[in-house]
Amino acid sequence: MRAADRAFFSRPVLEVAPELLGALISVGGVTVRLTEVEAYAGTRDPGSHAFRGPTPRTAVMFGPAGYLYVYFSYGMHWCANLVCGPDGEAGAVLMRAGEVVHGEDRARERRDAGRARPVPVRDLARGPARLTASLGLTGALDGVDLLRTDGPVRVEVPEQPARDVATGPRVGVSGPGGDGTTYPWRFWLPGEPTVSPYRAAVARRRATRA
DNA sequence: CTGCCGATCGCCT
DNA sequence: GGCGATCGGCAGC
Repeated sequence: MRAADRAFFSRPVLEVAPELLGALISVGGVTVRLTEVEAYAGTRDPGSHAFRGPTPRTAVMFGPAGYLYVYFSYGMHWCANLVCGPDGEAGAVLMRAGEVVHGEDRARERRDAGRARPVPVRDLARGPARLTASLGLTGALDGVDLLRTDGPVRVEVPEQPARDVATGPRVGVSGPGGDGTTYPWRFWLPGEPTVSPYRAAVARRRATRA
């Protein structure tokens, strides 16, 4: 693992997204290892929040890479993206799912709250809103710099990108490209039990590296 | 495992 | 007025 730097995030989002698989995201003593992400390519991508140009909500996406974009979903959940791409691209990678590898107790305080039974360990961060809940990410952290070593969010990426990466349609994206044939920009680690269950796509494997 | 449904709100038409 | 980059509970196989 190595600390991500600005250059890592500043490459085209479709290049960065699969390389974030296996990355470690740490917030407040909880660490999640990413197993599933989705790429959103900015103003040229009908599925992206940035498609219709900047709004107060999406302002962070239009800034430099290496910042956190957090948005409020369905009136009750938070979802978090890592802003990626060269200046002006408004690209972002949605963190869809991961494995809690550190701080399970603290993640459980938030995930088990109000529930009769503990959440199965693999479900702690299995889904974009579950992942933010486990990490304690909310709109309060929208726009934070991911590269400040004294900041609230730390990102470490693998020295070597994952060799085996599956791709498929993005989840919950409809309209042009919604069938995934035009924008098969969901990336996950095949065989990982923490990959999110909703509308699971048929896996199509591809080698990212020889 | 799958499918249906309600919760709840910001942004769109 | 409608629809999400969602989730949890419940029913049914």
